[in-house]
Amino acid sequence: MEIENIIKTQKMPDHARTVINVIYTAHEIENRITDAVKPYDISIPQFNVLRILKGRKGQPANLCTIQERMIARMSNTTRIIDRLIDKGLVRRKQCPQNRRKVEIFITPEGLELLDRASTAVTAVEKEITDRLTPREIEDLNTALTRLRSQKP
Amino acid sequence: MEIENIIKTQKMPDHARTVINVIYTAHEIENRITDAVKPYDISIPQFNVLRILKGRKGQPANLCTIQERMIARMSNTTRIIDRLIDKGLVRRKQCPQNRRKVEIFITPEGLELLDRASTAVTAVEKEITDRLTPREIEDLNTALTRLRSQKP
DNA sequence: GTACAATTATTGTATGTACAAATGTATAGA
DNA sequence: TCTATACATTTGTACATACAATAATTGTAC
Repeated sequence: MEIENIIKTQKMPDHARTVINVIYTAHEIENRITDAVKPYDISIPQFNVLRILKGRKGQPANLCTIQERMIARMSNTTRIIDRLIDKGLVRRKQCPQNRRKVEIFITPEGLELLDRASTAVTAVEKEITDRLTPREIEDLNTALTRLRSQKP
Repeated sequence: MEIENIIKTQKMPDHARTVINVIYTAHEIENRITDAVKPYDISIPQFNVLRILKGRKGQPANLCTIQERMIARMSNTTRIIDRLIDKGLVRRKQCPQNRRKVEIFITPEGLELLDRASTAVTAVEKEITDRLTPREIEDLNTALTRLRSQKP
């Protein structure tokens, strides 16, 4: 459905319509992913942290390492980790080389839950992107990257 | 910059890359808009509520009317309105025909602030969308609308 | 007309986000 | 060594979001 009909507004100029379309679509997709991970009792940021930790393949990660890999810049990684610790999905340890840092590890339970949740998320991603041809997908990614590019 | 480089991950399959690209780009744009309205001491949802009320051209709006026009479905319009009332940008009145409902009005101060904030937001929207040609804008909007379309 | 269901808004609780301040640790320079 | 500065994380506060529960009012079936 056209974005104007969804938010019940009149025809908008291109700049407004496009920006609102990107934002609205992203929220819709996030809602779908939230639903997909809900059975595993985690939120999207918690899921992303687990995914980042898995990507480290056994190596621990500091808070700042996690932060710079997050999809949505979060202003408080500490509290996201707190909740993962409460659930036993992650462990925290002071870094011995540099005691300002903390090392975050994913636990076997965390890895196991992540695998199951990832399957659900991938299914959502595929269902959404399968609505476009590979060529359209490519053009969409290019356009989004251009939208983000620095002002000349 | 490519999305993989931004979140420092390896090459991702198309479905993941595209979904993350949409979400990441939307967050970036929202951050820009947040900055644009910050001088006026309002948040994006507050700005959206004001814009919806202005669109009613003097007619009041109920909470549910506002809710169905919001870009990001909000689970609590009541508290957004509370903050606008605190700032004197909006007034609340019980609807006489149906006392379950409340009527929300924008005040002259609200209209005035909205006009100034809108100018800043429009500037951001234009700066972002000017990076694409009209044809690319059109294709982007089409692609986003298709991403949201119901499963066949 | 009363009982029950539906509608509309508010409130409560948990989580997430933005930003600023505080804490603890490390490092560089006098 | 002492001190200033930078770094890494934590804590506090305000606001937003998700979801469930509640309250008040209205609509409907009998």
